[in-house]
Amino acid sequence: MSSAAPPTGDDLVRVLAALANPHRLRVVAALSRERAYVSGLARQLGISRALLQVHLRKLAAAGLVTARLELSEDGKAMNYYEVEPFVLTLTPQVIAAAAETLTVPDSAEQPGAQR
Amino acid sequence: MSSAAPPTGDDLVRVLAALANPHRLRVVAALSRERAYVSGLARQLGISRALLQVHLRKLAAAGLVTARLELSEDGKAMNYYEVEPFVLTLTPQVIAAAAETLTVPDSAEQPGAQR
DNA sequence: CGTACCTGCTAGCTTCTTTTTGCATGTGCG
DNA sequence: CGCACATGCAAAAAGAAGCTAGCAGGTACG
Repeated sequence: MSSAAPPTGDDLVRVLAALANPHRLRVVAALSRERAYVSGLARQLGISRALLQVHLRKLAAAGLVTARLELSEDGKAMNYYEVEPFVLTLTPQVIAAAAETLTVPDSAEQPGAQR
Repeated sequence: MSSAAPPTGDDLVRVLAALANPHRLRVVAALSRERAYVSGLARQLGISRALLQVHLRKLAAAGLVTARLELSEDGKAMNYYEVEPFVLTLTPQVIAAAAETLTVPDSAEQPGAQR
């Protein structure tokens, strides 16, 4: 999903929510410079591993980063993350299009019922 | 911030957070088609006025919509909202640049003091 | 073996966001 | 005057998100 793909409403919310956070912004920034493994990245950013994992998971769920498990020279398991080269342009029109495809939370509701 | 302005980190977070919500996406979508006043828009979207006000305030705080108070023919005060024609392109590089300018939470808040 | 790395997970607390509910104010009209 | 429509705000309830602390498992090296 490298270039300007038309995002569905739910996708868009997920991506925006994933990026709407200082820590996750810094994670994306760091990974855009160089891929990194979890522990090292946590040190680099000055946050705990557990916290970073949560943020990484959220970014991965939005498709903004991907993980690749590798074995280092000395046999340690290293989980390397890298950014997905996304390009997302936000305009009122793009949002209007995406909003059409928004999923309604649950049953009990259907657009155009009562006026 | 109409066209491709370089957003500061905090601005970016604010804008992304403002858009990362189904209701607010629908609000922007509706306003991009036609400006609307609060009560009417609430009916159109099927949500309460109070709730819509909160969402509108958040969108306005992010600079995505603006309000204009007008008097209708019959003297009622109508608060019309409209979208700001923003264009925001998100890429890892843009985020990396914005992340540089992120404000740190700062444990003790002191107006006027620099760090 | 103990230490130093790497990985992952969850329980529980805190904090922020979202939503509801209720009140207060103003104008025009039958 | 009371009803219908417009505006606003704010406290409190409900829910989601953020963060810490602790546990568990793996490999390598001195």
